[in-house]
Amino acid sequence: MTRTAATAEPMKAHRLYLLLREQILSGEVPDSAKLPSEPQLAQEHRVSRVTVRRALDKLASDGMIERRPGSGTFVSGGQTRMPVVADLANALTHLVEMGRKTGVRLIAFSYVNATPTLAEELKLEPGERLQRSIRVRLIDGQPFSYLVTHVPERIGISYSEADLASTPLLELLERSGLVADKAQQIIGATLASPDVAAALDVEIGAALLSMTRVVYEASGRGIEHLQALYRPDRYSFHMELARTGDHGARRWTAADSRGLTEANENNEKKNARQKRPPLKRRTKNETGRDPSEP
Amino acid sequence: MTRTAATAEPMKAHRLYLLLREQILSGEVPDSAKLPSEPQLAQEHRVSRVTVRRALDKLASDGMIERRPGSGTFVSGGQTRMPVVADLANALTHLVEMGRKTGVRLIAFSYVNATPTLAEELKLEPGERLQRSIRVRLIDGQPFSYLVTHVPERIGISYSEADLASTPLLELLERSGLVADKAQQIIGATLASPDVAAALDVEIGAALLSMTRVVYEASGRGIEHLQALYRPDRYSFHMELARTGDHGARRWTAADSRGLTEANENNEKKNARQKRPPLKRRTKNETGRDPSEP
DNA sequence: TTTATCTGTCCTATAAAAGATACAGATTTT
DNA sequence: AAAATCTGTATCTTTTATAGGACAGATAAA
Repeated sequence: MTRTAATAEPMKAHRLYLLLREQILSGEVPDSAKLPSEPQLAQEHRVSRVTVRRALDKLASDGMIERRPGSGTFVSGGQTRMPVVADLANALTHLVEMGRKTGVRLIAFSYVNATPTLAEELKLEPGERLQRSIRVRLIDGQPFSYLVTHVPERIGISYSEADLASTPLLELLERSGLVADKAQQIIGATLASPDVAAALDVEIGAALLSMTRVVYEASGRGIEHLQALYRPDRYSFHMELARTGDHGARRWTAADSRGLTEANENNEKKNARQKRPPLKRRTKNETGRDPSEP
Repeated sequence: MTRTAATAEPMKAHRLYLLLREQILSGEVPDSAKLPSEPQLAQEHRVSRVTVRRALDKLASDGMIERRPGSGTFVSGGQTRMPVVADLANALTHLVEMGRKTGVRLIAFSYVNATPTLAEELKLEPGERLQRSIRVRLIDGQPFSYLVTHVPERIGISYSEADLASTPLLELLERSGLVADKAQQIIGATLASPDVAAALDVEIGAALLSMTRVVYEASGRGIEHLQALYRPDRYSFHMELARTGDHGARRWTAADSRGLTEANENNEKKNARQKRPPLKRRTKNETGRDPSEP
């Protein structure tokens, strides 16, 4: 009786929306192609036409499809996907070379005790103090990655909170005399949690690229643990492989990986066209407690 | 009046489930740790206890948590995440070396006309005939990847449909005298569509790792276009990076990438324990037409 | 023992998502 | 011109996720 609802979003409709959106952006459904008819979609996805309709409504309001009564639904042109970044190992290294404006927003900064997992991965004593920071990287003003980093306290104190907002962490670490020697990366995928979704300006439940990287110095001790989440529409890993060895062993090596997917200029326009309000900004307020609540 | 419902899944409950699941698998919540109490979780996430309960129910049926009345809810041991595969370039190459049983299930096989996007990526004439095959790879009987490959027809005829179900495509291509020279990979993330979800035995809307690979022969013509979708809980990309160059240039190269995340033997047990029915098997029936339908 | 804090059940109420259906208006096809 | 096939709309019903309680039994702490 006290409080009523919060948000509550459609479910099947929303999923279908995300799905179709993916197919369009990924080029799976070619530009200007005709989508299956509403009844057809309804049947294929085993939902009612009403639901299909809701999904299409959303797509239409994003400007991604065009609906012609009596004729059908068509993909609007210029949805070429994968607009932005790429690279394998050095991540953003050459972004700057390309003259794109990147930025960092520091979201959280604190000291915590290492969880068992963290300690193990960093090869530290469990319970050791770590400096934790959460940052969001922007490209041309648009967020594309959400970074949670853990650095041993003794190392972390060598730079200030402000430094973090301006300088890449690895550079900060090197300034303090540490030498990164090797690193390990694991790439996977996850769904966007509410916090991350808000920070990256995507919907909850969207697919995100995830990367976990642990950097070690020559002694073998871990000096940085990074958990990164990327918007796949703005960032993806890109690599060129060249064949090495003889025929028997099908073996490839990563060739130069600086091939960037060139930016799609249509994107600015597209993003402008699309209304993106329905996300409650809750970036910093991690508990999510609504002050207006009793 | 004909047909009634399909499935309809909770929303907040499901989200919470995914969230907690993530936290557990990622080690954010340590093994055997006590979760916050149900009322606490309810308050933190601003949902009712009923909802929390549903999420926990699901976790419990996955065998991930243990509930002790009067005491609390605890994380079951051995949830070390990222159980299965890994590697950067050669993907499955050393799986066999490790003695794990892999299998392939051929789901579809046909000839189609190249879509504009496909033609462009393969550097072919638009509209050229392509052989399309959809396969699902299994490891120890469990599906972990969904592969859609397109090969120019003239090349595709050199092997049979049956070959596909037993031999890696690249090997088939090489047998027919082609030499793969370079390849390009893009790694991203997507949501599972109904088809893929069914084939990979995940829920619709789950996060998947996606990889697009185009293989070219020395002449520059594309000989294989692969669109792969991976279950992130069973497969992830793994790479070791070593520092090269001098201090100024923070540059890394992919070192030997054969480091596999060793398999977690608990997994068999876990998967066995978990009931996995709620997915309508529709693997081959691509249209989704239900035969029981009028 | 008493008290506080858990989980396990059961119930009711409400809001809203999803389904089912019918029909009008636009196109395209035959 | 007629038929088939679209999208656009509107109404009505069913289903169900969620909220908000109340209460019993188990467990741990005081």
